[in-house]
Amino acid sequence: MSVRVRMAPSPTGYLHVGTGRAALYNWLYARHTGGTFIVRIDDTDLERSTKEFEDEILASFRWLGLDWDEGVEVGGPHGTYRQSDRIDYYASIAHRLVDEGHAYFDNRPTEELEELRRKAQKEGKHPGHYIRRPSTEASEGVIRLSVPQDGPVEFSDVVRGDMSFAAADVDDFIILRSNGTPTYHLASTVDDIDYEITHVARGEDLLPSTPKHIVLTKALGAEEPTYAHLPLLFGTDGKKLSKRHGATAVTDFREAGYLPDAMFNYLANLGWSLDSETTIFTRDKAVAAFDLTDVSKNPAAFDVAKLDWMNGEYVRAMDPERFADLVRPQVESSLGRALTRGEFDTFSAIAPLVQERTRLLPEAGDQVVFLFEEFEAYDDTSWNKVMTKDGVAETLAAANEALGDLGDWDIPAIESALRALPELLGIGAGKAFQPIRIAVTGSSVSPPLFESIAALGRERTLQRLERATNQLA
RNA sequence: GGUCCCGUCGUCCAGAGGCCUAGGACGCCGGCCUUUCAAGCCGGAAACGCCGGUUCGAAUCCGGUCGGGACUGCCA
Repeated sequence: MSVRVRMAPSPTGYLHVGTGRAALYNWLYARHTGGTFIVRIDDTDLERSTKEFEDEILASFRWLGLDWDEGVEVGGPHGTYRQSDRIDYYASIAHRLVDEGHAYFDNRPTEELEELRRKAQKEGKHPGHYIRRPSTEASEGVIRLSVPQDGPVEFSDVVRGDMSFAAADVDDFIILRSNGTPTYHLASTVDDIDYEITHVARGEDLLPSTPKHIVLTKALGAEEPTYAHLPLLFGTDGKKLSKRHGATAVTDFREAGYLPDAMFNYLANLGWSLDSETTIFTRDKAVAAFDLTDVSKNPAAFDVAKLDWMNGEYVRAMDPERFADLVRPQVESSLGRALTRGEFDTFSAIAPLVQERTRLLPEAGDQVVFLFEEFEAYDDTSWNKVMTKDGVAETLAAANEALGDLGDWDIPAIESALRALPELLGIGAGKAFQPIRIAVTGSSVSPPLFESIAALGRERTLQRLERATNQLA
C-alpha cells in the first residue's frame, strides 16, 4: 500500500515553526516513499478560523518548498479538503454512531460534569472513570462516543514504540458539539479514514488523544493508521516555544531575511539527522535518507544562533547574481528609493564581498548604503576612537593627495596608491587605513577598503576625505 | 491529583553491549591569517541526571529515583 500522509493545520493563526516542522517531516516521508502528501484545512472552529490565516499558512508551506499532491487549492479525488465544507457530513456520522449504539446524546449541565471531574481528581482517578453515559438518555445536547471500558488500547508508535493506555482512562469524549459542529477528534479521524491516510505523523501533544482516535476509528469500522508522534519544539530556555521567545511563525523568519533552504535544513535537523557528521544538506539528500523511524524522541530547543549561522552558510553558497537581486530591495528600502541602473551595477560589483559578510539578508543592505547616500557628521564612538588620534588629519590629507593624482580609478591603482601611505607616514597599515575607512564609508566596519573606494568613485571619495579632514581641523 | 512521554557537551544531532580515554555541528575561549568586519584555518573547555541490577563487559538492557514536559476543554 502506498504511503499517504497529511498535514491539517487550523487557520486560526500563522504557521508555527513546530507545525512547519511536522509538515516538513510528513513531506519528507511522502517524498522518500514516493507516497502522497495531502494538505487539509482543519477549520471546524468556525469562530476563530479565517481565510487570511489559511492563505498565510499555505504560503508558508510553499515558501518552505513543501508542495502537496492532494488537498486544498490543488484538489484531488476525495472531494473537498476543507472541513468546514463537510460539517453536515460529520454530524450525520455522529448521529449514525448514536443509532448504532456507539455514541449517545448528553445534555448534562457543565456544573454536573465539573463535579464528576472534581470527584475523579479527589480520588486520584482519571476523569474517564466518571465521564460516562448517564442513566437517563437524552435526545439533544452534545454527542459523546461511548468508549468501551474493557482492556487496554494499544498501538505501536513509529517513534515512541509500543504504547498502551487503559480504556478506563479514556473518557467518553465529545464528538459533536451542541451547535452541530464536529470536534477535532471526529473531523480529523473521519478525514483520515476517508482520505485513506496510512501514517499520521503529528506533534507529541496529541499522543494522549490517540487512544480516542483509535477507539473512534474502530467504532467507525475502519482500520487505524500508523501513528508517529513527533517531539515538541522548545525555546532555548527549555520552555515551550511561544511568543515570548520572539519569532515563532514561519512568516516571521521569512520576513526577517532567512532563506527557505536554510530554514528547511535547520528544521529538518531539529529532531533528525542525515548521518553522524553532516549538518548542511540539501532537500534531495534529506528526501533520500529520511525515515520516520529515525526521528528523535526528545524535545528539541529552537536555537536561533544556529539558524543564523546556517543561514550565513546558505547565503555564502548562493549565486552572486541571485544574491545581488535579493539584496537590492533591502538596499532600496533603506534608501527610500529605487537604485538606478548604474547604481545597481556598482552594487553588483561589490556584492560578492558583502555576501561573504552576510548572515541575514537585511544586514547586507546596511553594508552598502554608504555607496549611495551621504552620511551625517562623524560623532559616534568609532569616530572618536580612531579619528581623534594624532596624525589622522595628515593621513587623510596624504590619502587625498595620493588618490587625487591617480590616473586610472580601479582597484589595483587605488591599492598601490594607498599601500604606499603607511611607509610614507611611518605608521602601521591598520593605523593608516582605519581613518580612511571611516572617512569614506562612515563606519569602522565596512567591506574591504580598496574595493569600497573603487565602487564609491573618485569624486565622492575625495569629497569625503576632504570633509573629514576639515572636520578634524 | 491522574494518564502518558522524555532524560548524551549550554544547544542540535551521532551512538541500537565491547569499535567510546563518547563523535560531528552551533555557540563559547585562545591562536593564525588580516586594512576593519566577516570568512577560512589551527587548538581548547564542555555531556552519558542519580542509585541499584543483569553481564566477563553498559551511554547502550532492566528496576527504582530525581528532573523536565504534554495531556487532563463543546481548542486543535
